[in-house]
Amino acid sequence: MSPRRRAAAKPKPLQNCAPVFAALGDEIRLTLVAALCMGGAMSITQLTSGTEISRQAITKHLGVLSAAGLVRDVKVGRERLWEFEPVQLDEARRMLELIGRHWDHDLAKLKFAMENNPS
Amino acid sequence: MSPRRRAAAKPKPLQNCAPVFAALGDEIRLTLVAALCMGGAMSITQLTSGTEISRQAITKHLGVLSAAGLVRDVKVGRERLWEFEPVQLDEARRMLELIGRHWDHDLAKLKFAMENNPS
DNA sequence: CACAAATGCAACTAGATGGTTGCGTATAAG
DNA sequence: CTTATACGCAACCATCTAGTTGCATTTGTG
Repeated sequence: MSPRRRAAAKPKPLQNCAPVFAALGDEIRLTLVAALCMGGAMSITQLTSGTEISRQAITKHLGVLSAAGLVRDVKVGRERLWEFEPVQLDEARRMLELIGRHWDHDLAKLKFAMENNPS
Repeated sequence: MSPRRRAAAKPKPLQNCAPVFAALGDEIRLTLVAALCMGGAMSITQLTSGTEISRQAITKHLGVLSAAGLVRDVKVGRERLWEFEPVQLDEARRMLELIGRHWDHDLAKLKFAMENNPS
């Protein structure tokens, strides 16, 4: 099968990364992602220590990040280690680059139109 | 004055761009930003046409984007034109690049440690 | 002036979100 | 075995969010 060779299921990449932005749109979750990036895999209690909120709240935030595909977890003994998963964040970064690039292009078009049609 | 020459007021850039991500974390708002980037300045009714929701809902979404510094508005006659404001989005993109870069660095360290200390 | 178009403002509702507390369960350690 | 640690699950609550409807206000047009 496989009637189309590529880009068969990506008509609107905006839909894909809106949940990723929503997951990043919280200061605590952004701090968690940054901590996992720089500190490697960490357990829930490690991530909770240093914050002002409870362990269960951190667990919920990790669940949101996991649902967005930004983190993964592995069970090690009685602990549950969480680690960063860069794929979705890369996708989101590319989306922002794409938007910025389109804006530059439109600005160039606008400048050209104004210079060649000043009336 | 100015005891440090640079980076005096940016101890935690995470706090700055979390609201930007929150504003981008909605499919409709992401579509609005993309439309304003590629279509230039547009009025509320222009942005409303083609969607399934009401004009007031679009107005609220534009208010959220404006509060995050992602769009600006100018009054022209009886219309209110909205245009893209790239500063905050660039900041958010740089934040994602920073996080990804730190992750790469950590992964490199991990790889180095595993190769040189396999036990 | 009369009218239509574009927008603003306020009240209201259903559902999502972020947080808590309490208790139960699995696993490592003494 | 007993205990402490790390975590899961569920109920509960306050607030925010996204959307609606209804009506008032500004502005261009005939």
